[in-house]
Amino acid sequence: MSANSRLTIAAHALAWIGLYQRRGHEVATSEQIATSANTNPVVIRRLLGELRRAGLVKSRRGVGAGWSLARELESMTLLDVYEAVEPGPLFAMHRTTPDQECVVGHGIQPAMRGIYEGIEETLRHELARVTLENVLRDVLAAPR
Amino acid sequence: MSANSRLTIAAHALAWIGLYQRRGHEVATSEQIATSANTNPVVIRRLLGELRRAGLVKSRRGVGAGWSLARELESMTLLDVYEAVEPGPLFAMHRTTPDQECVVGHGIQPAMRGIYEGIEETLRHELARVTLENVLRDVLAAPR
DNA sequence: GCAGTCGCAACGTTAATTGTTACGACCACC
DNA sequence: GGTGGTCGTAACAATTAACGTTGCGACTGC
Repeated sequence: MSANSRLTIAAHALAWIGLYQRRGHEVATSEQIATSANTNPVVIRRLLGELRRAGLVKSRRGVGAGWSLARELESMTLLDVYEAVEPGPLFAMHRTTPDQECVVGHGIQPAMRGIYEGIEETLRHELARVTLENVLRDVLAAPR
Repeated sequence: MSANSRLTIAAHALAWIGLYQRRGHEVATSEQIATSANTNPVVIRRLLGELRRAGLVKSRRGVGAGWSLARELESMTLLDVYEAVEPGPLFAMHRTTPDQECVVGHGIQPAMRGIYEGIEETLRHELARVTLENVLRDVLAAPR
C-alpha cells in the first residue's frame, strides 16, 4: 500500500515530549526529537506543526524555544494523531471514471464507497482506543 | 497515506467476471474488464494474475481465452482479495533505526508494532465480513 | 497455420514521502 | 538594543510505489 511512517513518527515525538516534561523540562526542541527518531529536525517540525493545528502541542519561539504538550497524554488518542497527520482515505477509487454504460462500472463506486466507509469507521474506533499514555507505557515496558 | 486502487480494481474485476458468467458466458477477457474499469488490459492482467496465485480465478490461453472464477463469489471475501493484492503492512515504522541509546527510541518500535498488529487484525476481520457476493449485490443495487 | 488472448519484461509518467539546505521571524537574556 | 538559539516555511533533491503503455513470445481452438 506504500504505507508511510507519519503516525509512527508523530507518536514517537509525542511520547518523547511527554517523557521529557515528566522529567522536569519545560520544552523539547525539534533537534532533540530528531536525534531520537534518527531523522531531520525539519521533518519533526513539519509533523509537530500539524499536531499543533490539531491542538495537541504548542510551540514557543525565540531563545529557550521548543515544543510542549497542549494536553495530557491520557487525553490524546492515536485517532487524534491519525486525523492530524493523515488526510486521505485508506482505500482509493479508480483513478479514472469507470465506464458508466456498464452495469458494474456504474455501480462499483457507490458500492465500494459504502463498504470502505464502514471499514474506516471501525479503524477509527480502534485507533481511538489507544491513548498516547498507553503508547508511552508500552515504550517504557520494552525490555532493556 | 497515498492510498492505492488495487483492492477497488480487483473487486471490480471479480464482480464483472461473476456477473458475466451469470449471464451465460464462459470466460471474460482482460480487454473487456479494462474497458469497464477504464484502464489498460495489462493492469487487469497483472491484478488477476495475483488473484490466480491466490486461487480466486483461473485463466485460459489460446483462442477463446480469458478469465473465470475459481470459486463462487459467496466464498470469496475482501480479505482474500486484500491479501492477494496488498503485501505490506498498513503503517510503516521509521525508515532508519531510531536512537537505541534513547529510552523512547529504543522502546517505540516494539510498542507500535504491538499496537499496529491489533489494529490490522481488526481490519482483517472487517474485510473478512464482506463477500464478493455482497459487493456484486451492492453494485446492482446502485440507482439507475 | 492462423487469429486471439494471456504472460511478462521493460520503460516512462506521475505522485507522495522523506531528507536536506537555506533563510527570515521571533524572543529571552545580557 | 544586540545576540544567539529555535521555530516557520519555502524550495528542491532523492527515493519509492502505483499506474500506464508498448512490445513480443507462448499458447491453443479452429
